[in-house]
Amino acid sequence: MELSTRFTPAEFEKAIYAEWEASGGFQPKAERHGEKTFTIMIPPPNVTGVLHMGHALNGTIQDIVIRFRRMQGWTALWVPGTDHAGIATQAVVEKKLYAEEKKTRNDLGREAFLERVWAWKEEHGNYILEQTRRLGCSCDWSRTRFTMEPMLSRAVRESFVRLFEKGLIYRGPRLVNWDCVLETAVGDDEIDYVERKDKLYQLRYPVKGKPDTFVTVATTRPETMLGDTGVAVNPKDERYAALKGATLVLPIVGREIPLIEDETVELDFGTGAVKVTPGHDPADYERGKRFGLPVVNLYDKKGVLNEHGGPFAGLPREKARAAVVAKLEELGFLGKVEDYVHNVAISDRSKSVIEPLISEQWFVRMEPLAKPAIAAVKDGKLVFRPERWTKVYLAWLENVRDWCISRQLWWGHQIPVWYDADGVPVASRTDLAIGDEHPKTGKPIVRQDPDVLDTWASSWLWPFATLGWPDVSPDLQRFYPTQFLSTAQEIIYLWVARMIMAGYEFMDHLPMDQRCAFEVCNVHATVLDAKGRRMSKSLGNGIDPIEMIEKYGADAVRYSLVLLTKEGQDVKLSPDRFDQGYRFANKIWNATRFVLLSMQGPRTDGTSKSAARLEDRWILSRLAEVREAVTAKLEATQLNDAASLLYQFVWNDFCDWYVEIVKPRIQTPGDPSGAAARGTLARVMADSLAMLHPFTPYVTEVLWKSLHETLGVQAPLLMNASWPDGAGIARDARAEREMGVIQDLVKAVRQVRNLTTIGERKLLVATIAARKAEDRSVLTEHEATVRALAFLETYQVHEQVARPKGCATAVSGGIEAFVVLPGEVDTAKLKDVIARRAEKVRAGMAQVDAKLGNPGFLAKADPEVVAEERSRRAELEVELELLVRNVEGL
RNA sequence: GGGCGAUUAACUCAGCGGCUAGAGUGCCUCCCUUACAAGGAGGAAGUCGGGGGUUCGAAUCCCUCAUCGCCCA
Repeated sequence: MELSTRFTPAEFEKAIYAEWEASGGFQPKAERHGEKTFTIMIPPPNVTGVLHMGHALNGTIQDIVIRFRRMQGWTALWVPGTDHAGIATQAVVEKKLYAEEKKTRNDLGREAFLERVWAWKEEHGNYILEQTRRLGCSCDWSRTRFTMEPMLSRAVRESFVRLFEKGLIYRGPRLVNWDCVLETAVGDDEIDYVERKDKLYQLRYPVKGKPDTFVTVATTRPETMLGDTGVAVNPKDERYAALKGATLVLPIVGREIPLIEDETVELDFGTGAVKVTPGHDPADYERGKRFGLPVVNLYDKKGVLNEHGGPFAGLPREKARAAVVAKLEELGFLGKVEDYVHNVAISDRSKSVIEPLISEQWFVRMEPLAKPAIAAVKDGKLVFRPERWTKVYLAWLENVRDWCISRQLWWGHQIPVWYDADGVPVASRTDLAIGDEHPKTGKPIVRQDPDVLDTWASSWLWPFATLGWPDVSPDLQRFYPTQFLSTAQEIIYLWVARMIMAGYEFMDHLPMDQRCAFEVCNVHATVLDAKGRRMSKSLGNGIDPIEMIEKYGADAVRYSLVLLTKEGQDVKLSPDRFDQGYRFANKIWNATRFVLLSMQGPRTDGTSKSAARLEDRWILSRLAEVREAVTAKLEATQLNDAASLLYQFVWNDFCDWYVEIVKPRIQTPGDPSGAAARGTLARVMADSLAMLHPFTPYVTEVLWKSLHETLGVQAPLLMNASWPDGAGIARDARAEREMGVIQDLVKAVRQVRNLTTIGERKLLVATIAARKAEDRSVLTEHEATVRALAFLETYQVHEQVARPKGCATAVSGGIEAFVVLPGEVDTAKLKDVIARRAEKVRAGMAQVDAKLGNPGFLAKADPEVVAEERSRRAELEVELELLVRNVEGL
């Protein structure tokens, strides 16, 4: 295949993806026993979702890990899917229904409405998975799951019934965040806090039996006074010392309420007295519980005042405030009214103000479930990366609160509880019908609980429900427990901890110590915008990964993200940061082009044994080193380090040095070392492409194919190829040292050319003085290489030589190269740079001297370190001497 | 309010006890040399946030202050 001169991702990404899928490489077979498995479960995104940078980063991380393991020969499975996102999805469909038909879900009825939701899901629900493909993710699409599909619904039902029968599920009152528009409780994660300018109202409550005595409280929600059942002050508050044990009379309502003493009341906030409204404020609910205050519920499900609203009953909450304030003012109970800025809780979905409201909900008792999840971390069955997240996980589990699992929605798993006429509940694995016999009481069933379960109550089963549980299916046996889970920090509690609990609770076909849902939980970086703010819809500061993929290619997006994010360290991103990945992809592209164009002629097998020249041994040694390091980094999921190592190797070692050195050998017909050069080029390129494949799968796949076509070798898709095993290549310390000498000298000569007005390629004559015998033999032995790289016509090597006149000097370590200057050139800059360098070396020497002159250092430091410092001192001394004498000479 | 993280070159970040503190971008100089000008060669640029301490030795460990940010309540 002809390659264009530039990396053009749009031309091949789709075709490559299709080839991968067709190859079946994404789909491991459960029957292949006897091999190690590596399983990753994708954190199921919301079906209504679109891919954002956090997904792109996390998808990249998971894909790198799974591709690496697949190449290493593991049976690698990555299960994709989505969750049904109860409230989000229902809200989307309700909004659409209203916009298009001016109907509410109640106009349609439950069944018809759910048909609409399913229709919407079928049409739009796969969007984010399609986007995930474009990123190049190698998920097993044949195993794509959805939390509402029958298989997973069955798992949800089974888990509920089991917990119900164990007595871990109960029904009880609870103050929930109520959305009066959607008429449902919403989770904490479904609320936004918005700063608002409001009023702070002071209300004066008369003290019973003490005419003209009042206690003044302040509130931003005066209408809730109708539900007050107490007023609290701090026991240390002198202002209220005289009123201990007093009873207050609630204005308008006339209810008598106690003045309670509570240490948690802040002394310096407002008047020091706070109204207590247990029915409508979370803090007051807790306070009310501690002091046994009654709970008054003021609102119905739509936020309209009920009978407890007294004269205001029937008024919607938005109007109640003004009415109550007016009445209080009329009666003389209104104090100061001030402007006040505070945070108001807004429902993410309906944008209406959240109303804390008491309602009957279903709960799971978490304490017994938390115990094994805590032990998992302590026993090392579960490891967090970075490790610090362990603390966050444990802190939540150790203070875990019961989980409210009911939602007053239609879209979701309806709670599998049925009641008889007496209201006796029963949970059932199979649907019961109205009129069926109640399994416990024998009376007829009259209704099913209308609520649905929290979406997390299905996603916490994700690691095994996706594999067929409650059946102990071949997939479940083969792929559970999983090895790696990568996710965002904010769902460590909501999801990660609950999955671990679920694994221990439900995987009872396995011994306890084999139930932990995954071995490693990788908490990835948070992607921030260029200013360091979280990317969010409301700020509109997100960067669309698909847009970036279209502009730079998926490989560039992936590689850039990995280069930018050190494990778990938040990353500030702007669109131009994807340049780096693009440039690198372009570099690999062109490096491969060069290799392809160089393959005419004989070729060795590219091993260290068949190496012909120093540079061959050197690059293969570097390859061996990098292969070992990259493998180790990937095994430790230190992706950023692995990507950086490959970047440096490919760009600096291979392209900048090896390729340049080897050009004459390839381009000179009949060069006896040409075969080794070609063999080495092919070998290094192939291994590099293979190691880069997990990071940049598309471009490496394309290049791999071209390379093998050109080599006339049958090769599998790179995706299904083996991870380089390092066969036939060896570390070679001598080659690395010798190349180092050559590189340093060449760089020094280039510096001279650049700092004077000598042209870059003008052939020069040089005299070289090298103090060390081994350096001299390198420079003699590899004269051709040095001459080619440094564009020297000829040179002679001596141990020491008097400074010739009319020369510029390059100094590198203990080596001087005297370059004969062609006529008049300006050596001022060169002199400057050498002088500056001399200063640096002098400073370095001062540091070394300080150490060596310190008795403590000599006595206490590692003898190896002392020896190193001594030899360094000797080398610096020589270099300084050369630098100084050449500054003077210029 | 609780927890966590960050502070290193103009910008974005590596380095986390011992080489003259690195990379990418940007900047300056030179070069369209048949893999790549989205490239190559070279250069300039840093009292490693402030202050204390531990240590023979601190960008790196500890304490403290400051600033910014994230998560949770």
